[in-house]
Amino acid sequence: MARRPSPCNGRCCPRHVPLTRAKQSPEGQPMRVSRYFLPVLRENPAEAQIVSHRLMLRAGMIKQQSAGIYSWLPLGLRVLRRIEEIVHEEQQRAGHIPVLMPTIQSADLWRESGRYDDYGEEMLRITDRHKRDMLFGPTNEEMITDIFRAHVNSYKDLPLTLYQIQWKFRDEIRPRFGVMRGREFLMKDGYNFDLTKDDALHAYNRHLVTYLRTYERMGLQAIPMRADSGPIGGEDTHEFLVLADTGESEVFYDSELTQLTFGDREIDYDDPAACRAVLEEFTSRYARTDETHDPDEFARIPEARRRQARGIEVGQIFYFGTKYSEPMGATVVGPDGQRVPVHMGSHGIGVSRLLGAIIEASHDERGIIWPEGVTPFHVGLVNLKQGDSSTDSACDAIERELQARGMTVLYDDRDERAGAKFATMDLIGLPWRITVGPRGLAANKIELTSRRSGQTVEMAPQEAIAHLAELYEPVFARSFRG
RNA sequence: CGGAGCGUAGCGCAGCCUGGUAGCGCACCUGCUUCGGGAGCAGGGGGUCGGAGGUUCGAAUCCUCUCGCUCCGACCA
Repeated sequence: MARRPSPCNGRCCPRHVPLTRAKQSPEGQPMRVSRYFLPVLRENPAEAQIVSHRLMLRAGMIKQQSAGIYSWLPLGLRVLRRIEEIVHEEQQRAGHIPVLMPTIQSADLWRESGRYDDYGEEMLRITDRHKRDMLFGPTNEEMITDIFRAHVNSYKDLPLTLYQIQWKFRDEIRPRFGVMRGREFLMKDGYNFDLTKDDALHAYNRHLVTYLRTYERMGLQAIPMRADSGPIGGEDTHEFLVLADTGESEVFYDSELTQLTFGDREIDYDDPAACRAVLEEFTSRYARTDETHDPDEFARIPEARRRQARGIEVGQIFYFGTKYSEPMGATVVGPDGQRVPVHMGSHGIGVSRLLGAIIEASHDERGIIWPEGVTPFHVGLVNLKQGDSSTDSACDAIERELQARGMTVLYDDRDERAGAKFATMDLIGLPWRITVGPRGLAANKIELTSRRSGQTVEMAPQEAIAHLAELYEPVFARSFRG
């Protein structure tokens, strides 16, 4: 994480030591509710119809600025960043390389691919002061192809997969459901460039594996389903659907699929057979959205395993061959000296939408329940008697020790009643809460409460800290932060 | 884009039909009491009634236009 440079570069004066001393990421800094910006709402905003939208507004995560356009408030931003982090890690683990392309693109690129006219009203078109046609990118196939053709000429530079996490704009006719169907949304979009169709299909399969890992780390079960290619075009495509009653897509699947998990198994991303095996494992059973549903084939599944449900689309992978490389001249010279268009695919994860999807999949009547992998803070700390010297100093010490073990803590140090603090913690959904009161503390006991189960266990502070450290160990182990 | 509806204090709403000093709850501020699941009492601050035009002695209220937002449908990460 970038460290803010002090004006003197930390060399001249001791006062700057505390700044440069921050070895941990900014997330590791003490965060106290009294000093934070957490504008929670007690009542449901009228405009929010579905639970994730309501909870995001109530928990002070987002503020709507316009139809389908949101500001991200601190708590929401933290989760968004966590999700981005996981996406980055899983992409890079597979050897995919991050780039960042602009949100505003020139119309000329899109004229080359023919999509400037094809894309329609959903593309936000802008004219600059010189009357040049520009657009706010709804996706980036053209631009990445332009980058590729400018710099890559030989098959020896392949395979190559570039990706970014960047804001997109699609001028939806009817934005709704908060961040689930916004007009401006954060998306990871990746593009693979390969010499042959086989190589490109390996990239496709490899992405499927990275996506399975990515969603699982976020506490989601996302089922790959055969899908329609839509305006991206292409021959092969799967969508990843999270099952939720509020999903926009109707889905049909074999219930055996929900038993599958990728887990922590090791995989060699450069091994086509290994990736192919995962694809087969996860896509051989029937799973379709309404777009591609085939009732006859569905009927062949034993009746007890047939499921019809609703799902939220959280990602999609495409293989589209030379659809863009050909018209745009993205070619490489092959081993035989011939110049050939590269085989491409693109792969998207709806990063901002995932917040909605996770909440839809994980909440109760009191609020959000964050999976450990994406929680904005690892632990919530509630001081039941603010101002009492014993509880205050116990909380300070617990906060410090949790942080020393790499956990982020949101310490509710407000001078509020217990009920208000509990209600806030439940609403914002931190998976674990430590409660410190004078009564328990007299016996060297604090409480550790699971947001998900609601179960509370009394124990010594040290015990709770060790327990939490152990609990988060696998979460940390999956990330690069080490 | 077709259909339905809503814009009144930061949030949730009443008032509009039948025109006459802009209200309630939460939140916020002060004080006292309270203190393990969104406390009580007392006091206080805050509103261009989305905007423009019109009717009228007088408009949050009636009329016209306009902007914004939400919901249902057809499209999509």
